Parts: sequence; structure tokens; C-alpha cells
Amino acid sequence: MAARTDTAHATEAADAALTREVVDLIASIVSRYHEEYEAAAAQYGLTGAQARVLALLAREPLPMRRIAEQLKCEPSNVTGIVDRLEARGLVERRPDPADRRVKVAAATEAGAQTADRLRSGLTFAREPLAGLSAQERRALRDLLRRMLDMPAG
Amino acid sequence: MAARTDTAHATEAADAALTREVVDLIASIVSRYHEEYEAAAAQYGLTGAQARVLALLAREPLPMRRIAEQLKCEPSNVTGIVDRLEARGLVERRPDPADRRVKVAAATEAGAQTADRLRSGLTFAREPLAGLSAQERRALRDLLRRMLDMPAG
DNA sequence: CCCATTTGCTTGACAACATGAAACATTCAG
DNA sequence: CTGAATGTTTCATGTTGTCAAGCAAATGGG
Repeated sequence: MAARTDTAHATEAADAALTREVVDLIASIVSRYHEEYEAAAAQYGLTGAQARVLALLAREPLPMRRIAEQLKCEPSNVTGIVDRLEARGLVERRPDPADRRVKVAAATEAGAQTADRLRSGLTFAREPLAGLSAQERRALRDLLRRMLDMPAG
Repeated sequence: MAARTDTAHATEAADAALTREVVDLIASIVSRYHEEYEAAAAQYGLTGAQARVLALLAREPLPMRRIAEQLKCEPSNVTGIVDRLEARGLVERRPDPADRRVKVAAATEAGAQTADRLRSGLTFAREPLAGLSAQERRALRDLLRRMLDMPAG
């Protein structure tokens, strides 16, 4: 039984090392992703936060509060970010006819174009993924989904 | 040949969709990772940047300039972050005997303890990974390595 | 050896991001 | 109709980030 216990411990230790390795790899990916996202945004004179908001609004117009929820920050913070985007003509505030308290932020034509170009310029993850076969990418997709508790998609 | 071309186009489109799906999943992971990292840091009254620097210095003491390189920011920025960590007794600046221009930042005993607790409290990526078999984690590790251009490790 | 240059760090001015409290208008519930 | 809750903004404050300027120390060509 001593041998079995030793084996079990060795397996546990190897497991922990493997997990730590994967966690470190994920940390590297997070770092690279941010780096490239900021750089891509900077090409259009945008900060990372501005680019994220613009990307959100290019999908669909959103009330200020919803933007804050997506960004996981306080609504008062969104005011300034949208201010700066609006000052550059990339976004506009519209009144919500259903609730006059609400201001709906929407991408302008120019804003939608910028968001499109920015998105297609995001080489990270897309370019390295090109080196993986379709089967491997499916495997990766399934593993990532399970990590995010999205078993079905 | 029209049929073959159509098939090729269909495959390309499916490939692009798959890639976009994986990219979106990675974006989700990046978002979750950040969220949890900030929350874990906040438990110790630290910001994300402070926690990152403390984690670096818990591994080994570093000159200010090296910290800036790891953080991918200007050295002048590191001054403030280390100032705040030092004010709380988590980090200290030491002179470098080999080069008197250099200030080496090092985690104090308290800083190392905080870094340890913080790291072990990082549930994300570690907890979801527990649901994956060792074989799956190895597969994930290899796929992530290839994404990062680290074929061998 | 000496001086110009480079290197490492800090300081100061400034902008963006982030929070929390307070103000305001509007909506909603009793 | 009144009081509570909601959506947004403003203000004060702190952290992060950049860049330019400054100082101390190291380095290398004359």
C-alpha cells in the first residue's frame, strides 16, 4: 500500500505541475492578447477601453448602464469614455423614447467603420490559430468551452 | 470544378467561423482571468498592477528597469507602483553593489507571504481545469504552446 | 586621465481610467 | 400623490500610464 500511496502522490504532484503549466500558458495568452489589443487600438488613436466600448456599440446600441455592466465598471466611468468617443464623432447619444432617463449610445457610421477595421486588424489568436488544423481548433474550442462552463456552446 | 470550388469556399467559410469562435472564447477567458485577478488582488487591498509587481518580486528581486520590461511600460511608471508597495512594507528597495545607479526592488517577508496567499487564491483556470482529465490538460497545454510559438515548452 | 555619451532612476506635468458620493430628472409602487 | 428606486452626470480623489527633463553613476574614445 505504501507503493500505491507513493504512486498516488506522484500522480497528484504531476497533476498539479501540469495544471500550473496550463495556468501559466493562459497568463501568457492574456498578456499577449492585451498587448496586441492595445496596439491595434492605438493605431486608430484609441485606448483599450475606448476600443472595447466602440466594439460593443458596433454590435448594437446600448444604454450607458448596460455598457458599464459589460465593462464591469461603474456607470460614472462610462460617461467619460463615451464623452471622448462622442467628441471624435465615433459614437452618439440618443434619447430612449421608452424611458426619458435613459441615454442610448450608438456607433456612428464612422464609428462602425473604425470598429470593423480594428476588429479585422486583430491578428492575435487568428494568425497563430491558422497553424492549427481544423480538428485541432475544434479540440481547442471544446476544451476552452469546458473551462468556461459552456459545455454546449 | 465548380463543385470543387464551392466545396473549398464552404470549407474556408467554416474555417473562418471556427477560428472566430475560438478567438471569442479566448476573449472570454481573458476577460474572466482579469476579473478574478483584480478581485483576488482587491482582497489584499492591492490593485492589479501592484499584485503583478509583487508576484514578480516574490519570484526574485529585480531592478526597476526589469520590472518595467516585464510590465511593458515605462520605468517612470514603475517608480510609483513600487513606492506604494514600499509604503505598505511589502517591498523594499536595495542598492545594487555592482552598479550604484541601480535600485533593486525585493519582496519583504510580508510581501512574499501576501504574494503566496494571493497566488493560491487564484481559483480561475485552476478550478475549471480540475474538471479536465490529465490527457485533456496535456492536449490543451500543447495547443496553447503552439499558439504562443513555444512548440517545445 | 577626461570628457562626452549612455544608462538607471526619479520628478513633474498631464491624460485616461476607475471608484464613490452627491445631485438631478424620471419612473414606479403603494 | 408621495416616497423609493433607477439612470445619468458631476465632482473629488486615487492609480496607472506617457513623455520630457533632470541627476547620479558608469563607460568608452581621445
